Amino acid sequence: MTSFLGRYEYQFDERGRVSLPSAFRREAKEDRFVLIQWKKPSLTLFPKDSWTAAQERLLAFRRNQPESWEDVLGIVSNAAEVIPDKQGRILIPGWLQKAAGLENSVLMVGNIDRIELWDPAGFSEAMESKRGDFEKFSNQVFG
Amino acid sequence: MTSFLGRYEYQFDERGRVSLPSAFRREAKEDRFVLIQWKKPSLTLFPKDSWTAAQERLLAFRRNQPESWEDVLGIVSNAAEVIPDKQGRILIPGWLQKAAGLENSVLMVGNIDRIELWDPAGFSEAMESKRGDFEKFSNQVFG
DNA sequence: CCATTTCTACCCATAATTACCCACAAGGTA
DNA sequence: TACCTTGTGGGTAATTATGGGTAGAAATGG
Repeated sequence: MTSFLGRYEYQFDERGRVSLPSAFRREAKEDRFVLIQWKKPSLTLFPKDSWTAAQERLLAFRRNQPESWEDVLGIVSNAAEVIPDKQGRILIPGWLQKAAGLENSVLMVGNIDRIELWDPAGFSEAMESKRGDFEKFSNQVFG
Repeated sequence: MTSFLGRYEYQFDERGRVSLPSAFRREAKEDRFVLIQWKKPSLTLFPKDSWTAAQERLLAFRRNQPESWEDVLGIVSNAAEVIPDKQGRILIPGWLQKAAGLENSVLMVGNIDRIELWDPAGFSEAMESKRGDFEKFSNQVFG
């Protein structure tokens, strides 16, 4: 089972390329990913196979809730299939760079079955402000 | 499984040709498509095989709801089979250009199993005005 | 039925973008 | 030290978007 763990801050050059951490490349079986923004401001990088499962759920959602057609389109139209080059770098489309507020450097954060891409400052901010009271429940998980 | 993702804004010349994004051409197994307008103002480009499935449903609909005969006819008569040329461009019939308000440039938007063609301004407008409350449900899809 | 025009698909050309390739430096390991 | 992995930079070849010439197909009109 895949488990992306840890955080890595990398540069991304003026051509729009960022290295995918080698630990993450090893963890993913395939070298095909899908990059979307469904939870602002971060981007989410799914390995292709888990994207496929999400896509099934998206299709079902679109079919059963026609009023959310535009919402689904909004997400999908901002997505991109992404394949690392021979050096292990991915190319982030311009529209997603802007949507995520990425400049100069990207924080690649492992989140178990997916990878999240953050602007470094935005990430620490989110960690400070959005933390809940997990400690009440943590024993159910780790105890 | 096909998944058309992302957005690409291309010119279309005075002959009525637009490039199909190479990412979309790769994604479609076949190079035969059907272009219809069923949801104004956009046009929808179906790969031939998923059009076939839609066509079955259309036939069943026409049989079971004779009063919608003209609706079906209206859609089908405005449709066109479309095959990219050797440069990967498709030709949009004049009546569909007009129906979709296309001039100068076309936004080709991936929508999973199909491609939508929009006037760029019309698309951003639709995205701003028609957004629902998907964020309440997005966790069911991507979480 | 032939002549003329319109349309369409192929070809070539070019500029921009992208991906491949080599290079190098920093760090880790034997 | 020698060797390997990994992140980063940039040259170069391949791909891609776009424009337009041209020949053949299709439509139109005598």
